[in-house]
Amino acid sequence: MGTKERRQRQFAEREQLFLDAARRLIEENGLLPLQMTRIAEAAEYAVGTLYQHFASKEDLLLALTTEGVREHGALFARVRDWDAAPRDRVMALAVADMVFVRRNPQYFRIAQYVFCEAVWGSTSLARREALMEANAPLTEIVVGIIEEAVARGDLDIGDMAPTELSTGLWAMAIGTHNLVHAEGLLADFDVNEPYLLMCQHLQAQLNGYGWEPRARTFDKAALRALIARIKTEVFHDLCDHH
Amino acid sequence: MGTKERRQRQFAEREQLFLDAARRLIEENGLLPLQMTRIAEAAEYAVGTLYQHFASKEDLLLALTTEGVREHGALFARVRDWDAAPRDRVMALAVADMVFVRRNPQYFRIAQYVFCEAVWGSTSLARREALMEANAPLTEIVVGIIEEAVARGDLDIGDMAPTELSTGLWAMAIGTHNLVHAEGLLADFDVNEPYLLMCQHLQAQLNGYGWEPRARTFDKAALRALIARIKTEVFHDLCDHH
DNA sequence: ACAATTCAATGAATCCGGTTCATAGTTTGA
DNA sequence: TCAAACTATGAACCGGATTCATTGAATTGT
Repeated sequence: MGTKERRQRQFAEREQLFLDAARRLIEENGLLPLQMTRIAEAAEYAVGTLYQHFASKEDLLLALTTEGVREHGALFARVRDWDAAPRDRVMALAVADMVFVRRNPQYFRIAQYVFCEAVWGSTSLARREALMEANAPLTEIVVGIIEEAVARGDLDIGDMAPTELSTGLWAMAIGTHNLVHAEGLLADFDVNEPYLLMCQHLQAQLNGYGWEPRARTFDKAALRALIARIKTEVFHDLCDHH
Repeated sequence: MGTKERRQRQFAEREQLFLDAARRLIEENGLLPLQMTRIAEAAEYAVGTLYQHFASKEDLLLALTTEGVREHGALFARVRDWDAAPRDRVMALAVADMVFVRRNPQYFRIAQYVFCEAVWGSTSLARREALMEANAPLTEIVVGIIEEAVARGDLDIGDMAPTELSTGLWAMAIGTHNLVHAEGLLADFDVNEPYLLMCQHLQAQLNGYGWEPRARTFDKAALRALIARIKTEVFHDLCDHH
């Protein structure tokens, strides 16, 4: 009898219900006024039930982050499977970031919070491991593209390891998200298309690594064209057509 | 009679006392177990007195961040006044970051926490403004170096604004700090000198912008030499001699 | 010098929200 | 049908941030 299995399935479904409720509440009111009681209410369960799924509020937020990472990973997987030059695929990763941020406007706020020592420190091991696991494929995809570029001679990284090079790309991406989301800080700079700007910086960076074929630095038109191409070829179904 | 002035001075001194106590507690035990009561205890005052200075715990952490920004700014100011090529001065900013991080190992953790929406949203306007004010000079210094490079013909940024270019540098720096401090995430990559790596990425990035004189990408030895030179010429008194 | 008045420090009490757990209820298996 | 095993519930608990009525010290005016 599949009684156990049904239970497990129902349990998993309810967990999803909680996560969706939490996400919706955050979408509506932000992270600040998020309360466990409210999440339970919104999902029409008692607080105690909520706590059968998540050891703490931090744990729940971590789970939410992990879901985000998985979705992010799904976008990256499209890029991995896209048939194009490695360099264009790196740019496609950046576009994946843009698409992801648009679809999950709150994600980076939550993630930033979760990765704070103060918060990370009060999450459960199991959830942390789940996050790591969800994250591994992303790393692999980035490193895979770098290795392919090296293999086909587009890129010579000397004695640097592919993982080391990848940290430069991660840093640029994460740094941009941080600037964009750091309340107020970017205000001075008066940047209206931060992610286009990020792509320009990324192009420059890739040129700097000597990654062939070179892009003309600061050529916005060409960059826009490339982004448009990536959007149609890789993320057609996920982009508004404006 | 300077009775009012004395009061103000004493008030300011006590505020410093609180901040120092808080910093010490964080240094010792991390952000997680930080409690207002403990800070008050450590400074040998009552909690209520602490609350005459800081509207909330978040406010106190923001104040701590602001102090950090000021110290960071002092390091940047040395670079501004250093007589060297703009490109080397940009590298010196990165070294300033390294020196700063070494002297304030907890700073980025606190800052990361403070800039989270959930935390930022519960700080007082006055403190937020103080932070912005402390931050302004840093931006100016970076932009100033970029403008000088453009003026002397080392760098051609087309129709991009100097502030826009600066976001690329900020992103790389902030992103690196994030990676380094994000509990566990960098573990996989097995990077033992993350900030040297950051400098390599920065060199590549500057090359990518076409910033003269070019550096040989991936030339670690040359990079180490440059960093050593910057340390002696600019940060002599702040570096261990190992 | 003394009293009145202003101002600051205090810490016990309050409040808030995350977390627990004894209870009530439901499902399972014999 | 009934006992055993499991699950949901939400009122009570608890830790820690924040408040505020009280106390005491400094300042001012006479």
